[in-house]
Amino acid sequence: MTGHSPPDPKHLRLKFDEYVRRHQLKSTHQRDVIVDLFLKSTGHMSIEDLLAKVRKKSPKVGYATVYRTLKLLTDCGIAAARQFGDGQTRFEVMGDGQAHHDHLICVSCGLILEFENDTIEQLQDEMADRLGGFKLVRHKLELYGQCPKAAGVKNGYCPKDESS
Amino acid sequence: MTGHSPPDPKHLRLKFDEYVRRHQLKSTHQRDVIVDLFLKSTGHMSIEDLLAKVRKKSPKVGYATVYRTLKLLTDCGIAAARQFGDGQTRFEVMGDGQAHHDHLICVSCGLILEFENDTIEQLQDEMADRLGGFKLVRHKLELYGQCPKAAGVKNGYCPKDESS
DNA sequence: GTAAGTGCAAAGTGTTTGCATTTCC
DNA sequence: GGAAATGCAAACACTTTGCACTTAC
Repeated sequence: MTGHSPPDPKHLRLKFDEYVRRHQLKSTHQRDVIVDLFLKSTGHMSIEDLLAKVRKKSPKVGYATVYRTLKLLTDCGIAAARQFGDGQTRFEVMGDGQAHHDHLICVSCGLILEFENDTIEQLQDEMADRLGGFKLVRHKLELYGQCPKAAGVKNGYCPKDESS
Repeated sequence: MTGHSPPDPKHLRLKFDEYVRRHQLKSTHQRDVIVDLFLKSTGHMSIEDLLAKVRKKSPKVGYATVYRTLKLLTDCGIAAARQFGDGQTRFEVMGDGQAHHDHLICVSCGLILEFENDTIEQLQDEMADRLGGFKLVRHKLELYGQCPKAAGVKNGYCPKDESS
């Protein structure tokens, strides 16, 4: 009920290459860097995050190129744009058979977790039907909470502590 | 489990007046018009919607005043800002004892319905706990669907048809 | 009279676009 | 060589802010 298999960067990279070929687009150094860094990431990167990483390898890349490349990735189903209310769009890596999932965001450390819950989805469909026979086409569920440490649990775990 | 009592414009108006008095703000014609039109609305208005209505009564009012007045209303708990992904912030009227609620948005007619579902809320808490002992502080659930008419149901109902 | 509010225009965001120049095939 | 991509700056849409002028108390 929770979690899903992580996307495979190599396979997605091939998918992108094929998309580029099929649409007669060109393979450029900038795109290579952007796509690889994006696929290597844990997802949920903002344009700014990504551009910062990109510029470490290729300093002259501009915002527009990153926006355009993410658009491309979104068009071919490798990336998905998300809004978590902090003003900027974040992009997540979409694995191939990746089912719909929702998000849990820690309000203190900023960590974003993904989850699936079939029971909730089912209740949503029922709810929509009960509200007047509506048929759902999509939904957005975001949980904002505190990780145990932030919530004040003694010796509480904070995922952020590990990454440093 | 669904629906809630509608907010009472008169009472909220008094609440606003009191807020203004307590904070030693001033009562102005512009604010009167904006607040009354907002409270009279069904909520979920964008600044632009509201300004358009306001200008019918008081043509010289500017965007800034509407933004500032909505900020005021938000500060005193009468309005709440919402983002439904169409780029602009919408404000909803918050009745006094108004419980948290979620939204169902019709992707074809734009109607926004509100609902509550305790079972879903409960499952969310469980989910957060299971994901690593997170404590939820808030959440956002938006259902996007089609009203029966849009979904192609014969003689299907579309709430928008009534308002014209 | 003075602090608060208004309207306007300017400045800020995050994002997109137009265009001359560069790059890939 | 020519289409496609890049980088820059300008344009965008929405929102906020600075400031001279007006208004409420």
